[in-house]
Amino acid sequence: MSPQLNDRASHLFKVLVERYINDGQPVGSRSLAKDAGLNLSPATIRNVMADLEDLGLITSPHTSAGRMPTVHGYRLFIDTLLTVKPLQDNIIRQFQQDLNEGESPSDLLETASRLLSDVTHMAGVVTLPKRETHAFKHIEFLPLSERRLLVILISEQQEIHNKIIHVPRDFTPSELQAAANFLNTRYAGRNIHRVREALGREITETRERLSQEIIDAATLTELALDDRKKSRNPLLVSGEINLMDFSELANMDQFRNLFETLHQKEDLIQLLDRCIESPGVQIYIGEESGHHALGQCSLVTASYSVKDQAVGVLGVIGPTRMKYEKVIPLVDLTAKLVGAALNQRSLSPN
Amino acid sequence: MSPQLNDRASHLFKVLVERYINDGQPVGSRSLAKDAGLNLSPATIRNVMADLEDLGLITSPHTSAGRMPTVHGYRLFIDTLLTVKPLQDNIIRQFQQDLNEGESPSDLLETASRLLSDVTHMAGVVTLPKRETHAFKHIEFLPLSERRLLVILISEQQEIHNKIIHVPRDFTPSELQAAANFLNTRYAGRNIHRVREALGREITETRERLSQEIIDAATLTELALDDRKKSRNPLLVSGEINLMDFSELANMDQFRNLFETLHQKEDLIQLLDRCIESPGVQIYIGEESGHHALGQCSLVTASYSVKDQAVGVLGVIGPTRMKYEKVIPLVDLTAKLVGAALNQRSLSPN
DNA sequence: TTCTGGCACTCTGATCACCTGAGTGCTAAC
DNA sequence: GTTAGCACTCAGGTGATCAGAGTGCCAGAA
Repeated sequence: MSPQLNDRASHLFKVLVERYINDGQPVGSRSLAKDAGLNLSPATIRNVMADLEDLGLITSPHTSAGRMPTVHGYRLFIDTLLTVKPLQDNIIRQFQQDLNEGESPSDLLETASRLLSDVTHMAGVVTLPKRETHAFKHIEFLPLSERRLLVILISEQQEIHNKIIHVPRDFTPSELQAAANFLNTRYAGRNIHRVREALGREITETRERLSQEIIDAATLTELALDDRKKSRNPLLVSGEINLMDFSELANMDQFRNLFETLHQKEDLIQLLDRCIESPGVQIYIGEESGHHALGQCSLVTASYSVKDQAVGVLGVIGPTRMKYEKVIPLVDLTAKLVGAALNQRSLSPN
Repeated sequence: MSPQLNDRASHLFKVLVERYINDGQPVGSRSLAKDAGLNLSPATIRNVMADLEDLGLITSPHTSAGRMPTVHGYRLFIDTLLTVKPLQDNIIRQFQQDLNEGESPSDLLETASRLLSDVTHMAGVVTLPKRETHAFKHIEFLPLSERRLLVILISEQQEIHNKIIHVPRDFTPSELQAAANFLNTRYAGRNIHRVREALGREITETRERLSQEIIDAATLTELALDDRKKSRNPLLVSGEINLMDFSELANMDQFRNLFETLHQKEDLIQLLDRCIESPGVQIYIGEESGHHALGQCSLVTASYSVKDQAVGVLGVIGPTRMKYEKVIPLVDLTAKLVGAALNQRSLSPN
């Protein structure tokens, strides 16, 4: 797949991409000759550039402009040439500190999104864990009025979900207490969707000798955990406005498209969900994401894990010519810190 | 204050403003002559326009352009000339329907903001009621771990607040139950900040013969209702991106400023809070709001009330040349429907 | 064989002159 | 009081021109 380049071509290509990323202008042979430090004349550089263009790594917007990387070029650059920069200490410290405060996981994830966008001056994105992946810790039923109950569901990560459900008959406080006790003692620690499964199984298996407790618990749980209504705002986007600063996105139509893509969240969530399985940092360059509006953008993501299971994805969206060598370790760090913070919550809830 | 205009001048002024609002172009004497239906020549119109300019009602961006209203002009137009259009039935029906669904008040208010921005193609803004203005209905304390409690606070409007508090000593379940019972039976229906006041008074007045119950309740309440931490996101903005469609805001810098003003919420909240006391629809035109970034914008607001007390403000932000005759009744309707929906919730919680 | 200087060529973007269309103010006549 | 006419102004579009930055290619040097 990746074309053979000799050392010189490869070095020139690297310098070209770095330069383009830096100032967003197509790079000409003369300035590349100066930058490369190889003591070659522009004419020689031009020959090499022509080769690189033939290989599909660079292109020029018009005859008399310099060259800029293509998507393939970026891909090669990132996969084989990039030298990742270690993060600055103060940034690491800031992230460690900010991602260790706050009560609820959603606050934490919001902070993560904000940090990513602030530090990179691009847009930060974070998907919330799906509710089913939460580990069940505690449930409580609170009667509100006739046939209306407030369900309070606490996950191991201390996330609190409220839901009002309509029940088919009145339950007495002690019935509710019994059902809650049953669920709390029996199913604490399991995944929420496992709880539903297990309850269902229990009912079909032991149909004859069911205690009222179990039946109540099952009825209520079914209503409480029913997730047909979308969990609210499963994607956090921040810093969209930062993207206006990049000249390649700085026309109204383009920015508007981008903004709408970021806010009409379904597509984006689908895209991010694809990243959840792969470990480490993943990068989509331009069209690779399959979204027209992201044509000029790249997406750098990493998944974060609770108890070694990836539950969500976070990352950064910015122009293709972003400083990958800085963004990649940053996204990586953030994912790890978010995972650690969530884990810590569920282990020592202090 | 308002300058004396004869009928003809007044009529011409009205037509001019309407035309300008419609197509955003300065209006010249020739087209105004045609539109006005007065059988006057452009030259005559020009004389009148010169008078209107002397009065500070209209201005022209340069010599050879037509005239457009000044802020004073808009003010006069809105206050004395505007003929409000009745709302279309289908819109009324849609609003009635959409503002009658959903469980929590915040959902309701989010819907309101979305409806306003969708229908007007401008930005919708809604302030959430301050927590202190909520009427207290029910409180529950749930032990999470040593010295950490989950407080669940339900308001009469069925809004549910969660808060995790750290308590100075361990409370037994029955102590918590007792404290909750005490608060629930004694203070249901009162404003949340009244509850704090009342508890404080009770303690100082009857210091000697305090039951443990009251002391516990006071301690817990103080922690639970302490509102130093900002209530999260007290302003809902939607449809900001719609504002890109208006030519007068369609340059990057201007839009960016505007966007940042809308999202850096403090200033805006302050502005909106000023509207809460006045009844009916209020309008800020351009600089009247005191915000530079809103120079080209108007703000149309109305407050919504629960039990005849205004608790929040909602409205629309758009370019000064918006169709006030449609926006005003729309904002009015929305405020009334939101108020009604909130009231209904607290009266018949079904 | 590889590199380089030179040269003709291309394309963008800025600048300038020019023109048109829209609109104004003023004045003199109705 | 109203109108027609006229000179004037200004913004915005068009076309010409030019400089600058690049390129590709070729012939000669290393």
